[in-house]
Amino acid sequence: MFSKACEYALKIMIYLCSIQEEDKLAGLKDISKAIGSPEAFTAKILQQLVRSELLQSLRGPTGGFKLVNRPITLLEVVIAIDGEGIVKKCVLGLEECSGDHPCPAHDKFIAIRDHLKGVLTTTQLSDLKGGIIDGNRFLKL
Amino acid sequence: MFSKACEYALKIMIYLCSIQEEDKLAGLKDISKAIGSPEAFTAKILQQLVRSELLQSLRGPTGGFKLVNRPITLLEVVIAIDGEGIVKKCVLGLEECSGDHPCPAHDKFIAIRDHLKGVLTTTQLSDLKGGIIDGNRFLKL
DNA sequence: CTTAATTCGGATAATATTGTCCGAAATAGA
DNA sequence: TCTATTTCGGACAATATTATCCGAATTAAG
Repeated sequence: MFSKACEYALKIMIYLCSIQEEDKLAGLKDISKAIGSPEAFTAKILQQLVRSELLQSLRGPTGGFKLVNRPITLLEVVIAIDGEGIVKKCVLGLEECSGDHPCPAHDKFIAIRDHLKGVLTTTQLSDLKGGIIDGNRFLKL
Repeated sequence: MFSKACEYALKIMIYLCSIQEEDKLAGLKDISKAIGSPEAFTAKILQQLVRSELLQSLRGPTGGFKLVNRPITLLEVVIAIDGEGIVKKCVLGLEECSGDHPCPAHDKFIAIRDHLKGVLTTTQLSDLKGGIIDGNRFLKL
């Protein structure tokens, strides 16, 4: 469904949201340990999220990453890493699959895609942090 | 969503269903032309579909491929090529993401996955052939 | 100012996916 | 039997994704 990079990105964002405090930064080591991801690869993804302006970063000792100060939806994270393909591209891979040039599966999958798109746009990171804080939802294993 | 190979596989199967006649075989060239896929790669996918017992093949001149003689669902095709990942694996990539060890997005995506699984299991190839025959649904471009 | 800790950026490696090539095996028809 | 056509199977190549490495830039603190 999502790329590995995107899975990590979602975990990163949910994790950072769950530990969010005023001006508190989390470092690469903490993050990759918390979500069980390879450190160097995680660093790359963190950079992408900073460039996409979903994260702020600070260098040097006491440096690290934190969420930008506004609500963030799952869709924003997914698009930042995987692009708009998951909510735009034809499931059968047709270049142009639309109302007047549809693939055979068009209608069936429009419904699924709308469902997915709905969940991704209406779910914010803050909607998911509770389970992490309470310890009954997990980001690794 | 699906791999490129799986997209081709679905097109192959829908195409073969749409031209289905008693004991009529379609050759590799016809198939790859009809769905706009690279010939050599398409041959590999056809082999997989034969091994998965979704297609029958015959060699030699007048040889080719045809559907096995029973209803086939989209899910069977997807699983033959991509495996069960799309309907089994956690969207965040957790090894074990279940009722007692759920990821933060578990519930939201269970619903989407059930929706997808429902469409894939209830839709048969024969349900999609009509549009191809009528010429108002397309398999390429 | 120096040091240590951290993110940043580029190069590189490892693996998976997609795609190609070619000879072998099978088979219908002359 | 011989030939042409086709699928089969393996090796190989190209590309994308995942992952690692390392030096440079930044910055807090002594």
